[in-house]
Amino acid sequence: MFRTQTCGELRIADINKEVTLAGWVQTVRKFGSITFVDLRDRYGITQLLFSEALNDQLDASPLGREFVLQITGKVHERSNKNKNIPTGDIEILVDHFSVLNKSITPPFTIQDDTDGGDDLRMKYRFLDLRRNAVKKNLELRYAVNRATRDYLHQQGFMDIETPFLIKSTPEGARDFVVPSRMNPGEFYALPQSPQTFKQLLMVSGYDRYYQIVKCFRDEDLRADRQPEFTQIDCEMAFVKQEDILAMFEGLIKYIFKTVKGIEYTEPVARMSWEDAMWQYGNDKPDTRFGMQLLNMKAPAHVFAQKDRSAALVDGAGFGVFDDAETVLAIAVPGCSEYTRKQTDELTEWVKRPQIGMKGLVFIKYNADGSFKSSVDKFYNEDRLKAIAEAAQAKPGDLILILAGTEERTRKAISELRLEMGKRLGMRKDDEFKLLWVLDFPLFEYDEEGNRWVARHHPFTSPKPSDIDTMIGNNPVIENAATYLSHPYANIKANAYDMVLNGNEIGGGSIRIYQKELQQKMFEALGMDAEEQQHKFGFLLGAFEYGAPPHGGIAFGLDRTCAILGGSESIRDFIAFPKNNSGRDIMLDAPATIDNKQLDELQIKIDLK
RNA sequence: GGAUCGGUAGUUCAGUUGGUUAGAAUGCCGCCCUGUCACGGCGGAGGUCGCGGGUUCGAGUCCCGUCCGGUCCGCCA
Repeated sequence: MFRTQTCGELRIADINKEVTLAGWVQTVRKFGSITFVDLRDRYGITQLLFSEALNDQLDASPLGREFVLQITGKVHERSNKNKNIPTGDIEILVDHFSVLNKSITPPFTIQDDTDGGDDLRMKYRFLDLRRNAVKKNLELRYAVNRATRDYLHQQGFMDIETPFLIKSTPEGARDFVVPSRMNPGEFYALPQSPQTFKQLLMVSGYDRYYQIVKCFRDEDLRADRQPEFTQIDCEMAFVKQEDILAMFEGLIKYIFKTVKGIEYTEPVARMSWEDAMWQYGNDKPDTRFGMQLLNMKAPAHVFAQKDRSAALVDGAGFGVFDDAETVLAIAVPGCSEYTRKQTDELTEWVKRPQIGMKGLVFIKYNADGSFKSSVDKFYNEDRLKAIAEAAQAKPGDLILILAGTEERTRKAISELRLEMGKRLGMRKDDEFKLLWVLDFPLFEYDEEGNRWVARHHPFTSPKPSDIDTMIGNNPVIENAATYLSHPYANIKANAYDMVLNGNEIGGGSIRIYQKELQQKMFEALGMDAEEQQHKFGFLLGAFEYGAPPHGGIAFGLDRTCAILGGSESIRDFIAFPKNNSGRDIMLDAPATIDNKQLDELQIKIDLK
């Protein structure tokens, strides 16, 4: 054995024990004839004392940072204790040491507050992983992993692996493809998710399946997106939506309890997609804070059942509002004292290309009950007051109003709401608010192809009450301008998303399990019978052999961990992540391959 | 595909209106130090200012191109 204990476990009760430790040199602090060395391993840090007075053979001066050291010595009570670390009461009086391996000077400091930038830390990821801050994140991920397996095992779920080398289906995201040497000119695809396999497992009778599994999507990346990412993938047979919600509400609460020690006792709130869009302008609202939207104007077609307050702004001769398709407001608490500089800055913020608004209207509802706005010319105090009341503003609040086309304005006010919530400290890392978003539209309109696309995926079942509408109508859109009046525009999906603090952490649906309905769905998405057979013949075939009603859900493990860890970045929770261009800068992948490999695959490169 | 910000010492960054020998902190090396734990003190080394071209008497600084990285939009559940 290289060691008798780890660097994290010795305490005052171990005094006088002879121990052997092995680990990495964190720091060396020299004081003439005595030298302190902090020895680090995965479990902690233990201080070593090299004393030349006791043993003149002990010259610690050749030791440098990140040397791998093995030492033997006696546990000794410190005269000056360090309350900041668990082993701070003791140190090891070193009798003998040997350098197991040397290290060159690392390119950045291996400390909680490292001096290394992201790029460098990724290039030397094996060093970054030595840092406590990163290690804690991987430990959290492992805890989530274990809690998930515990819970699902207890609930009778069975972990079944599914293949990575599968067939490309151009629906949805772009596939990563893998050439087949034995089948020249043909390609496998890596799965975007095990969707069809888990449905086939339901047909096979494995009525509770799960897998913690890698998924691959060849799309452009963001800070919080990786080309390969991990899902907690689940499917159940003989269930309705309510059963799935209950089961996986249970999972997330179990994770909260075991990983974070948080008892999330109240039921997870629920909101329809329409309400989420209406009240928050967002299908994954952050419900840690209020600041809901006041809908003064909005087009009638999408939100048919909702009340508008157009009278508040119309007819005052203010062209920006009168001509706008949509006018939306939020009441920002306690900000009526904003200076001209601050409101100008907010105006610039909404005019950035990413937000793309032309301007921002504000109304200050002063603490004394008076009003001051950037549209005083058009609206008298009574009208401003009416707007403020409708927005549920209180004296001292600042009302911000955006106007423009529906989609852009709703998106912009949602971003503005999140930004103001962030600035006012209403989005705390250690507060967790879960939400089910339900009743999504089944279809979205694709302008480019003038056709329907599946909002979730093509296997999602419509609400039972909408099945007749779907079967009984021709999906073809005759007139692009009036697609919203097509019966398919209002079909709702039996789909659900779980939202945590404004992030979609999971989503799923009750699936189609009848061949005819699945064919109708494919037809609606523009696939003729031949194409259906070519791409999904196996699934349609399986549905002819007694497919049970079923449904499922998949959670994004990387992002769930990041949120639980209070971090913005999922990369911090992945041992070996890729950068924004999909590169592994440690391996320098992707890379070219040998001509011999290309020849075997019978592939010629023709770079444009 | 597009927008935008950045690239200067091992690292993180500063560098004014274009003007002498490009700075700081940290890390690294040497010497001193018996109680540190962000040790301290003294001294030292360390630079293709991403790359290529241009403007200029003179470019880290201005212009054009290019490469790399960050963030965002499109895209993607």
